[in-house]
Amino acid sequence: MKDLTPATQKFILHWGEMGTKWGINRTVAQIHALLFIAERPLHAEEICGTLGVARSNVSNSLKELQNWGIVKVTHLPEDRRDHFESMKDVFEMFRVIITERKRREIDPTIAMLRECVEESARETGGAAIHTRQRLEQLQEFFELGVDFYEKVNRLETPTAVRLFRMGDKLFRLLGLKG
Amino acid sequence: MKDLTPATQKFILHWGEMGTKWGINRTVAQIHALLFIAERPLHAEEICGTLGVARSNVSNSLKELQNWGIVKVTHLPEDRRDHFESMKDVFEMFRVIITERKRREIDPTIAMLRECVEESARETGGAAIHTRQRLEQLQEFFELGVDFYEKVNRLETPTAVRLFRMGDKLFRLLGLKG
DNA sequence: CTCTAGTTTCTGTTTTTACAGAAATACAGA
DNA sequence: TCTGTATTTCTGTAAAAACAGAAACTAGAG
Repeated sequence: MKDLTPATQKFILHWGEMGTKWGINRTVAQIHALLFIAERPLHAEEICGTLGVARSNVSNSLKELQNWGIVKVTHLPEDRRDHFESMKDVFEMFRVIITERKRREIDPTIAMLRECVEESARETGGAAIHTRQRLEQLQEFFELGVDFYEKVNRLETPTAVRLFRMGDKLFRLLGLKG
Repeated sequence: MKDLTPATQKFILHWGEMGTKWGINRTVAQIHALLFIAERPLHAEEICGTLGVARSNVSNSLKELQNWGIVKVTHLPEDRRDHFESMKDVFEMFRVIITERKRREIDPTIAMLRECVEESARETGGAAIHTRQRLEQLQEFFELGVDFYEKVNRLETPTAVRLFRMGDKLFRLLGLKG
């Protein structure tokens, strides 16, 4: 890892590890960390050099990050090369990531649960009833999560932040002591 | 996969895939799915037979699930064998999972960010200042998340559910139209 | 103390994933 | 059209993870 301060290095390595624990490829996460920290858009060759990974690996990882929607290509005047830039607003960035994971993983899971519930409703016997109930509870939980997500997602960032910061007021609204 | 209805099979397979996308071993997730659906505690041998995986694999996966805190051992009268049972309350179960992921991954990340911020505060130059600011934003975001988690976590399940269900009232509280 | 059923740990194999380097492709400017 | 630069795709290899089966260990029952 060339030309990076110790703090930056530590951050990039940790972010890579975090990635793996959440099902994100280590290199993808490291490149994301680098672009997030970078003061200006970087081109692929710089990323190779800095992180010491192969050009092809960088290319594929950048494409992956673009699919996630958190990295964009830009072009600088006088330079033909693609330059890459990460979203910088942390809240917006996670909003995008969560939206994407919902689309890829949660929505299909809810669809699957719905199908399984239907299927087990057609099946006979006590076991099938029991199965259906369990699956329905799971479905209900995911749908609750999605509903909440959608509500929060409609808010402007500063409003959403206020919501998450809100302490006692929230609890009073719920008619409870915290 | 023996002795399972088509719906149950579909669920277990999907849950296994979901697992891998979130950094959970496929077999671990499948066993969890099976225990979640099961009407009664199962012993290791039954799990082997049903899912068709090796005894050792089941043993390790069960230990993993116990470490997560979502599967418990029970003993039946007249039977020396350990029997395993998943938590059944979905909301509680995810509460446990989230708590554990926070402990394992989020807390260390916040600690790392704190260290990096300190470190880059000691470093000199414009780049270090820029780095520190980015890391501080990230840290702030994670701390916001943790605060919110802790607040919600203090609530009884039904109250928390009410919070997530709450629609317009919430927005009015925030002084906004949804 | 010994036997037996149960469980965990260890070791080697298989499978999957990540990765580097080469080859192929695209593309702007001369 | 040709040429040099940038990018992507392809292919084989290396590393990591998952896994099965055997061996080792544990603990009741007799």
